[in-house]
Amino acid sequence: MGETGRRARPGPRRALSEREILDAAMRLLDGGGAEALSVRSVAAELGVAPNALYTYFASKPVLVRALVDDLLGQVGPGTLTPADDDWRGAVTRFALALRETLLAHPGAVPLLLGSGFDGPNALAGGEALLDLLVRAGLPQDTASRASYLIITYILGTVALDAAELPPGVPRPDDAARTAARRGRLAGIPADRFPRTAATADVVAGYNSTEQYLWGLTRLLDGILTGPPGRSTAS
Amino acid sequence: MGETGRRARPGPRRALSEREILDAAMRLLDGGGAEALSVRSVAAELGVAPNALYTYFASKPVLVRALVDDLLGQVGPGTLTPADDDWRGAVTRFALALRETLLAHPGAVPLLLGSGFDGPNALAGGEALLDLLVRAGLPQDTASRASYLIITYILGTVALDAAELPPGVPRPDDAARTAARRGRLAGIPADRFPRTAATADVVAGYNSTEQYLWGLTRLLDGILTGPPGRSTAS
DNA sequence: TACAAACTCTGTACAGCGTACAATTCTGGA
DNA sequence: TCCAGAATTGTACGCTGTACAGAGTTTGTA
Repeated sequence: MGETGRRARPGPRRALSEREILDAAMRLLDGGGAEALSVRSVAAELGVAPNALYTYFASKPVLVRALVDDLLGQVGPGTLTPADDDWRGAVTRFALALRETLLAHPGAVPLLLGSGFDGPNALAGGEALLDLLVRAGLPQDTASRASYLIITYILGTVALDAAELPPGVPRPDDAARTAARRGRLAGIPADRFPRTAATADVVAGYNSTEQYLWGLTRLLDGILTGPPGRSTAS
Repeated sequence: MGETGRRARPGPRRALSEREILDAAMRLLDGGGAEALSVRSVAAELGVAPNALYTYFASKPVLVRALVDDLLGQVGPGTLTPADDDWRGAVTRFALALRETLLAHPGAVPLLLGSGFDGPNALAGGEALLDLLVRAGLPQDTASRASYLIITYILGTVALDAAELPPGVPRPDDAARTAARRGRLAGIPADRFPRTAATADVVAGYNSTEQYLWGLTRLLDGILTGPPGRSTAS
């Protein structure tokens, strides 16, 4: 009955699975942020001794990497393979989906940035994005650079956004976020930061989906502006 | 002799200063990355009991915030106030200076992203960038959005870059970085990631200054492309 | 059917972490 | 001179990741 295909070795049956551990870890992460995720808390959540987890993951960093990559794998799989030729729409859908997935688990974002963006699912996402840009007609090298530019923008935005989301509570919607930020911005001294104070209404919306799309649009415009036949600019 | 202006209260003289503590902390950060920075290690570095530091900083997170903002304050102060009207050049200089400062202390980058981008020096930097864009002729709201877009790009790039820099050793130059990455990329399966494999030469240079400037150029192009008279695009 | 090898899990332990608390020492102002 | 207040230390608590030894369970093989 080798369910996984490779169960032909001695030893008692496993009481857990990687899946259960990752789910428990994500639950803790969502409930209390990155610092609520400890080997001991995960073990307690699963009713097991702390060191039992070392059967499944060699160390905490390894667990965290798996957790982060697992999360990246949850980005809608079909988001990047559109049938039509609306590549800007496809990139936009991908950017929205990736941001949404990450912001649904803000505690995972610092872990992602600390663990690196490698891992199979990260690679697969990069490949899919790159493939889309090439199929859109961009020269291969330009597409490669552009895909990194886009990833960079998404992760930078999400990082700044997640950094100010308190753990344990559901993310408020854009209007509430902006209103709260607007209130806080009322406290900044207009004599020392006149420009910032003058545009406080815009600054308050930095974390909104609308600003996110504004930036993405500028980005894609800029990518199209570049000399299409060359791989380097200026 | 009120040196700091506010020394008119009883108690023994302080054996340390915020400056010394921040310097020691940065030394440890540079030597061993974020996990080498502990209250106890900083105290040991200064030859003092761990809890002595609590006279100067209320908690470790407070210390880290101060450290990060102090680092941001080290970005060349004049970088953003050019006399000429070459605003793209000024933004580029700023982007290069900020990246250089952060990558000189890669261990600080995860701390920055975990602590948020507020703090006086972060605010001042944002104000200066915003001011530059407004003086460049961008409408106020567009300038505000653009400044966030630029910051987002810089921090995203730096985050991905710093995540793969090992702590304790000086950062190799671009050529060495790219060569090392190129070698590692040779190991990725071309059948599962054909596009990535095909552009491995470009991918290897993702962390280079050249790619950084390519992306920044696209970004600024895109900002200029947008409808200049309106504050929202779509 | 017995056994040895392989495997999973637990109990215990260690070094390190952030920091709270009480005691000690030092200082300037009244 | 004395006291109020500030700086520092020693001690301690609960937490962390994880190494190690042992016990229990399962398997293929003899």
